[in-house]
Amino acid sequence: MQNEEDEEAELEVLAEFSHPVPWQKIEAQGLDLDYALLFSKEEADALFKQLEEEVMYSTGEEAKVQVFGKLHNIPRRQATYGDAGLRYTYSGRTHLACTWTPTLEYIRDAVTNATGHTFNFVLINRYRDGEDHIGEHRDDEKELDPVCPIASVSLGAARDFVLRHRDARGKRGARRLEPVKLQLAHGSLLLMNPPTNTFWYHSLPVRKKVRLPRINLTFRRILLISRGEEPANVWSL
DNA sequence: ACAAGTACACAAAA
DNA sequence: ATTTTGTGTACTTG
Ligand SMILES: [Mn+2]
Repeated sequence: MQNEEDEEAELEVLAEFSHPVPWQKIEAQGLDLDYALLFSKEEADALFKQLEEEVMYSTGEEAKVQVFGKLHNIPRRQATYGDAGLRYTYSGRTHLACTWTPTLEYIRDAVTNATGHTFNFVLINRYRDGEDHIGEHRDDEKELDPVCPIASVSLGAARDFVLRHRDARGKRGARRLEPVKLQLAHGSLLLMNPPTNTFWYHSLPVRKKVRLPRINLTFRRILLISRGEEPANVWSL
């Protein structure tokens, strides 16, 4: 009886992961996205609840940023998890990854099953409500594997996500390229494939009417730098 | 016509 | 050169 139950549970997992997710392809000049609903509402609800209990976010100085000479609280909460000992530098700060929690490993493996890509790191951003946001930026850190997509899992409140081509920014944008806007649903997965992050900035704008939190997990592959290696960009030193 | 929400250029210093 | 967020102003929507 025990065996039958185990087999049944395994088959359920296999069935879920072996069915190809119905992907939606979003393309523009230099932009390549894939969007899909990875988790059912019920499963996404459970994952959200578990993450709310498990994930520990940065506090104190780690949760502040200096811009234009003024210190601000970062308008969201951040956490970094990944393989033991991994470090990731962004926004001028180096973060040591916490080791994977069971829920994060489960989601990571679900993403791997759906995409065929493996990941050794996840940056978690929690937007408490529609006032929390992130400004336009690219994820173009040098330590990111350039051939691996960034896999963005959304849980909780649906939020708008906006991408703008780098040449369409500024008062006299060099090109007329319309922003690409999409809504990231509860349980969804968005793949940002190369070379998207070279040419397109993305942001999560304020949405005053949103009153519930959203957790975003961006799975990444970080290159392992062997000891004694020279920095890649000697010129900037 | 009003109010609320949204879009976005721009402000300095590292 | 690029990057961070908050703000003023202009615009849109109901
Ligand atoms: Mn990003």
